[in-house]
Amino acid sequence: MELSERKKKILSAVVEEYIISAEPVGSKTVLERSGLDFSPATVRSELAALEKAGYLEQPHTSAGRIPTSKGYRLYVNELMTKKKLDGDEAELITRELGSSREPEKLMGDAGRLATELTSYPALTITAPRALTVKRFELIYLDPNSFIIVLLLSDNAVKNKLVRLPFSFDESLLKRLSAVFNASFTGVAEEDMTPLMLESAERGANDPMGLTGVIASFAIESLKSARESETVFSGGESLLKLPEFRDSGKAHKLMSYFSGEGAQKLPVAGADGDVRVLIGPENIAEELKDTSVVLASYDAGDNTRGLIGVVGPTRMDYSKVAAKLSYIADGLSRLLSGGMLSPSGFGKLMISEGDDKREG
Amino acid sequence: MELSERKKKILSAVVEEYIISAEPVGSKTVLERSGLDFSPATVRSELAALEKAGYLEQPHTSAGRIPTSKGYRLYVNELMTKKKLDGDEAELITRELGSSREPEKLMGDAGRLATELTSYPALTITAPRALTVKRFELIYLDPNSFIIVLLLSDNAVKNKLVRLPFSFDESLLKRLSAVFNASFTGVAEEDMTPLMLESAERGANDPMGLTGVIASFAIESLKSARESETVFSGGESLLKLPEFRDSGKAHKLMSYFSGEGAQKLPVAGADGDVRVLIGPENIAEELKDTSVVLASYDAGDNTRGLIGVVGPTRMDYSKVAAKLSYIADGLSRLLSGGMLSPSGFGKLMISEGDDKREG
DNA sequence: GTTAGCACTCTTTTCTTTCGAGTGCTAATT
DNA sequence: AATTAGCACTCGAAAGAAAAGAGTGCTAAC
Repeated sequence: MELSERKKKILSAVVEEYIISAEPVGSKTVLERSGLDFSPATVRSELAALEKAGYLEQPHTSAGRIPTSKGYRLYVNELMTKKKLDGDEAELITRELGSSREPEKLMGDAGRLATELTSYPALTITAPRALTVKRFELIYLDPNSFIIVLLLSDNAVKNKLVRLPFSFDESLLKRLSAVFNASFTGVAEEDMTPLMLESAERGANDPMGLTGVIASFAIESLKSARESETVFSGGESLLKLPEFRDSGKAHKLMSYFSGEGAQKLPVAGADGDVRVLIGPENIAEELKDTSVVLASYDAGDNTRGLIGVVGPTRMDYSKVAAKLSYIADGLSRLLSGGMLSPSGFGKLMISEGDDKREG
Repeated sequence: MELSERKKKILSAVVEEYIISAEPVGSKTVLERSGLDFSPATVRSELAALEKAGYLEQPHTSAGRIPTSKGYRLYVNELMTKKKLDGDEAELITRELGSSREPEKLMGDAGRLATELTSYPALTITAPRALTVKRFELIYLDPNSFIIVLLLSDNAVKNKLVRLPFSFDESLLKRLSAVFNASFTGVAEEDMTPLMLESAERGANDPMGLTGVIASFAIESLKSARESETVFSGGESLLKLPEFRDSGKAHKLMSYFSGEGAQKLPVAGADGDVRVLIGPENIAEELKDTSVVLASYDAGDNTRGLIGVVGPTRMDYSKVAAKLSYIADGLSRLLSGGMLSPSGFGKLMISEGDDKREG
């Protein structure tokens, strides 16, 4: 059943007012906010109708109305005017993301940025990937140590310094590196162990068992890429919100997301678009009066990750969605080839040596 | 003025009881806990004396006593019996630290471990280090890309994949790597820029300006090692404590440590020993009814870092100190050469670098 | 030096009362 | 038929009053 135009206006007014005030909204307030020109009594009968239809509820008989999750859902899907990001913020996002220098910390930094902009805790989920090693390189340092460098299929580089209690010479490393590049490249993690054993069996001219060391490192690297990793940050921002005044709730929520809870969020979803999970639509009991707004980004290599924020159902979905969407776009650009900011390498080769900008 | 034996026992009883209950302690409770065989009236006069001497205070006239920070200080320095870590926990610490595979994440993992064991938020501060590059290695991938691998003086390995919009050949990389290993090793970060400019001026046979790319990466790596980094985690565990029931306090504390506050802690200190900062001894206003217990660890290369927890002044200092001290020892062993855990190929591993990914 | 006894203080808890925001209904108005 | 004014009613929140309780400090006796 389609709601009348007036009901929609009233519902919007209730939602928007409640988002700001966190207090039940009464008929008078609706009139002020909506600009409609009727009497409170009229609005009251409309409110009663909206309540019967399941969009609003009353905490108790003599209070105003608050939106139900059905109400929020309608608001988010149809009523809300999508806000545009203002230029300052867009610029801030671009700048901050671009200045995150270490890829390991990029997701964490993006999360902190999301917290800063929305005042809600942020959550990032990196997509698991089945990678392979594209190239093995062994760097000889001295008779007891060498560095393993792996170039993975997503162009990440992993390395490890190995020091041994016995000595070897450079030619052994050369030989091994040839073997690895010939037989272990493009091999999936689960096929690597048998391959390694087989190779050891053949007695591949490796008296000290370096094959095992190198293969183990490769396996470990591929394995950790295969696990999706979540980062939760900014939990303290919840404490400012009235619905988390009683610290028990905040604690539950933070523990949930600091722990394994984040893994349970539905990772699949409309590519590129922002998804909003409202209250009971969420999976976990801990989240029943909490909403999650998630934006997905392209992590390159045909995988997608998620970045989102967690907050009370009463969230400014419109603003939050705009911000997250912009951050996710930035991440996509950074991770899937293009460069976000001119301070990265793309320009570096032209205006090279500009270390001032990077400081 | 030295306190009588009986006064010391009473003070200990008050502190220990208050640590558990978080409620002002009265004369009757002191008797129960201390096992002393006097009447409440006797204890009362002793309590009054301890209050006059500044070790205790009364929240209001008809309440029990709580320790002042002077009281805690005396307790921590002289009265407290140092607890030993029980075997299970020692083993847990050893195992957990040993299984932290990525060095970048070691400090964060150690912090989370501290939180888990103490139920207080943890704080790690890595010592800033003035490093140099020990070895440059350039790995040729294809005509447009190569990997820079740096071995730093603390044996950390850094790398970055560089992709260029024009092509070059392997011999150029060989030449450059020889130049860098000859002139840029052992050079401090601040001397590197002039050196690089000078080298560019000499026109060191580098038509595409790769020198700048490589040197910039080295500078950036050295610079980030020079900054001390802090990680704060486990803030949510504060919320269980009665003194942080009102969420404003918890919020202040968390914000302080999540932000720049941690930097202000006194990093210098008795090597290897555990330091306890009690309430007003702390620097910041935010910390005035908070204590910080800090253990320092040997980060190798003649630098020391800190790991600690933050909690209410009413903390079980003895247990907390034992745990932190053990964790710090573990970190020292891991970071300064020796290996903590014999698991897998761990024994062979000295240091493992992070991966850099080109955007 | 120690203790029993007791009046006193101040917080905490509980119960009442008051206040007010907001409702739902009915009857009048347009 | 939709809108509105009017009004009694509900129920939480705030304010006030009373009672309970924990613990003290003091005094006088042991």
